[in-house]
Formats: sequence, C-alpha cells, structure tokens
Amino acid sequence: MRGNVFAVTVELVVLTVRDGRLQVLLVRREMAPHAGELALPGGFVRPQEDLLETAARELAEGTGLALPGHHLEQLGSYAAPDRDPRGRVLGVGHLALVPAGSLDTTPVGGHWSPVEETGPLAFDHAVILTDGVERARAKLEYTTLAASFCPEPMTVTQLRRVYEAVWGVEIDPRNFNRKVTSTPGFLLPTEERTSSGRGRPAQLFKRGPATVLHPPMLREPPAQ
Amino acid sequence: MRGNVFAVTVELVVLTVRDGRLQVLLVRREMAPHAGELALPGGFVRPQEDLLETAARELAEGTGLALPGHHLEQLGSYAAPDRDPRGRVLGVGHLALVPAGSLDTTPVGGHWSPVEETGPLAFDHAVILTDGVERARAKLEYTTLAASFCPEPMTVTQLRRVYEAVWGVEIDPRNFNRKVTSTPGFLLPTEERTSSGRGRPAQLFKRGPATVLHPPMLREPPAQ
DNA sequence: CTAATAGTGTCTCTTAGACAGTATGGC
DNA sequence: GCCATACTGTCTAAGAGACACTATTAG
Repeated sequence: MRGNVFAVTVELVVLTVRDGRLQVLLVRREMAPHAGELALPGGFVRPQEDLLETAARELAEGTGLALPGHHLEQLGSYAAPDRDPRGRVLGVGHLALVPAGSLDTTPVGGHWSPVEETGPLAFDHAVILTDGVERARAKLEYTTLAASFCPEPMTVTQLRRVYEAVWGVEIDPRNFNRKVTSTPGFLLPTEERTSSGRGRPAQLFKRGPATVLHPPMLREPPAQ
Repeated sequence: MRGNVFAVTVELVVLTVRDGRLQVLLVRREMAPHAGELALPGGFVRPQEDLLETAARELAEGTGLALPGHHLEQLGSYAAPDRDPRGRVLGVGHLALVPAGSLDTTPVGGHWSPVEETGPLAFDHAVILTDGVERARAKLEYTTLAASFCPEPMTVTQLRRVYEAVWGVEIDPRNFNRKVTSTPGFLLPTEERTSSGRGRPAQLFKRGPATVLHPPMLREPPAQ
C-alpha cells in the first residue's frame, strides 16, 4: 500500500460543570514524551477498535463512566507532521459531557480544571481543548445538549446554571423558564419536587426526546 | 511506539450547485480495491503534509481549483476496522464548496452527480457524502457560507437559488431579499448591475466579511 | 414575621412569513 | 403594448428581552 504510516490515538475533552464553572478532566503524563506535563486523557486505537469504541473505553478507564448515558462525539483529527516527537501520530479529538456529581471522587489519575485556567498542555492538546469547548458552547445554542451536563432528575435552575457556566453569561430566570418549558420534548415534567434547599421546592424534570432546539437559544447579544 | 499502524487518506466531498441542484464531484476508481466503482476523490497523506494540505492538493489535482478562494474544512474521520480490505486505513473526510461556473469543463477524471442520485459508492464513501451534505445544509443556517457557492459578483437571486437547491425548498424572494440585505456584512453592494437577462437588471454584490448569521436563517418549518 | 428560591403574567420590540404593489429591462 | 424579473411596502403572528408580581419553603 502506498502512503505514509501513522499511529492513531484518541484524545478526550471531558467537560462538566462544577462550582458554577465549566471544567475539563486533565491527567499528568507519566511517560515520555512530555512526561510530567498535563494532558488530555487518551490512548492508542487498538487493532479491532473503531474510533468511538476507543473513546468509550478511554472514558471508562479514566472516569469509570460507561456509555450509554453520556454524550460522546467526535471533534476532528489533528495530524500536523511535528505534533508528536515519536513520529507521525494522528490524534482524533472527542468531546464527552458528564453530569455534575457523577464523579464525586476524584477520577483515577486525573483532576478537574476550569477551562480558562488550564496552563500549557502537552502536544497540541490546548488546541483540541479549545475546539472542544467551542463545540460545546455552539451546541448549547441549537440542541438540547445542556441537559447532558445535569444529573437526572434536574430542576430548571440547574439547567440554567449550565448555560451560564458554559457561556459565561447571566440569563434571566423567568425568560429561561418560559423558553425551556415551552419547547416540546426538551424537559419532561415529573410529579416530584426538591426536598432540601432554602426556598420554594422546585419541580423535577427528566431529559426529553428532543435533540434539536427550534428556534435555537442564541447566546450572542444583538451584535452591533 | 505502542499501538496499531494505519494508513491515512483524505476524502473530498466537493459540492456545487448546477442546474438548480446540489451536485457532488465523483471519480471512477481505476485501481483495486473497488476498481470501476464510483468514489469520492482523495488520496494518501504524504510524509510531510498536514491534513488540510493534502485536501487542498487533491482538490487542485481533481478540479484545478486552488486555495485560497474556496471553502475547505474537515468533516471528520472514519476508521471502522473493515472499511478497507487492504488493512487499517483511516479516512479523513473534507468538505469543499465551489462556485457554479468555475468548472465549466468537466473536471479531469471526474463528473458531477446530483447528491440524491448517486448510486452506491466505494468503501464507506456514501456515509462520508451524507455527512458532508448534512454539514453543508446545517451551515447555511447560521453562517454566510452560501455565498461560497456563488461566483463573484453575484445577485440576490443567485444566492437564493443556492439555498433552494441545497435545502430543496422554495423561498419567498421578497422576504429573502430583505433578510440578506439587512444582515450587515453578508453582501456588499456594488454599483454594477446585470446586463443580460430578460427582466429588470439586478444589482450585483460581493461577499462581505461576515461569517456568522445573527439571527440565523432557519430551514425547518415550525415543526408540529 | 423575613429571607430565599420557584414560578407566572404582561408589555414591548424585533423578526419571520404572507402577501400586494411598483420599477425596469427585453421583445 | 406584453412579459419577465427585480425590488419595496404592509400587515400579522411569534418569540426574545425586560420587567412586576405571586407562591412556597426554612428559619
């Protein structure tokens, strides 16, 4: 067969919302190259694996979270000739969204870091992280993906906190409530309500079958 | 280095609008595997090339079109273990949009086919084609990418025909005109007008600097 | 009672969609 | 004149943003 020969890895951008901020799962590399530096979790694709299988396996190994039940999608591939000193390595970035609270214990060998406070990362992982964060921000606009950041069941306020954390903006609670509850299939009401908490108990919802938002929820102010 | 070894190819979904229909550039394979079958243009990534460089080179070889001036973006990677009988080959799909009329001569070794009328394609190229078409359809909603399908300068009607062909819908010319001319930076008016044609001459526009549409142009009817 | 959070209602402004009507060319 | 295409104007309905207000809990 003609052509150059590559090793292929999968890199994971695992995002969650903790303490009101968008955070990413990072690991410290134990082996060369870039030993001791922070990096995205990931690893080599095995002989009989498809890309999504590798990503799901790495997610399970790194966080203990299993599919289905968590959002996982491919971001894109990165193959600059000099991105890995060992030779030509093509990295396929993936985006995973996990609900807050599903990883109360610190994940094995990794830790959470606010996406705006990650220092330099190994390889080109900073670029992959930027692309993953932007993908997540964009998808909140026109899909119901924000619910993937929330445990089930959830309150409308929890969902709104996700939008505020991911976009870094404040959203009017009343207009937000009207928007999400009037979008068919976004949130399915249950009969239950929150029990703890200081104020009036909130109604609990489950994720609905809708995947796209029509019309979308736009984040940018009417740009001048 | 651990891990499996891959060959890496770039596959191109080159789209244009001809005769009021969305069409894709296909080539007939000369060599095994899948000799004689229709396929997307593409080829192996060379030792010192990045993915976008390979895609630009293949686009130039297959169509004679050179970057910059044409839209080219990565779609995603396809790496099912059995997608190529020669062994493990990872294919990176790319989407290219070329203006109608920039390829009046039939491209070397290829031909245009309406996207709804392509028969079976070699490898998993039908999947890549579907993903590319859906990406193009989605991007028309919230970007100014439709202008990449038009030669410069263009009329508002030409731009509307692009939306109608890509989405397969009819759009009210008057509302469309109001929408695109009131979006800052989408179309830049010129002093020129069309000379040939049967009716009133139309004003000619150039592509503006805007890349995103705020608010977007939604394609789906208020779904019930 | 007060504080805190949840949820509803109302008004305005913008914009999409559905039309009618006018303008300017070729023939 | 006629026809074709380009372009403008007007009305209506839907949704976003900006508020005031009510509801239900803990203390």
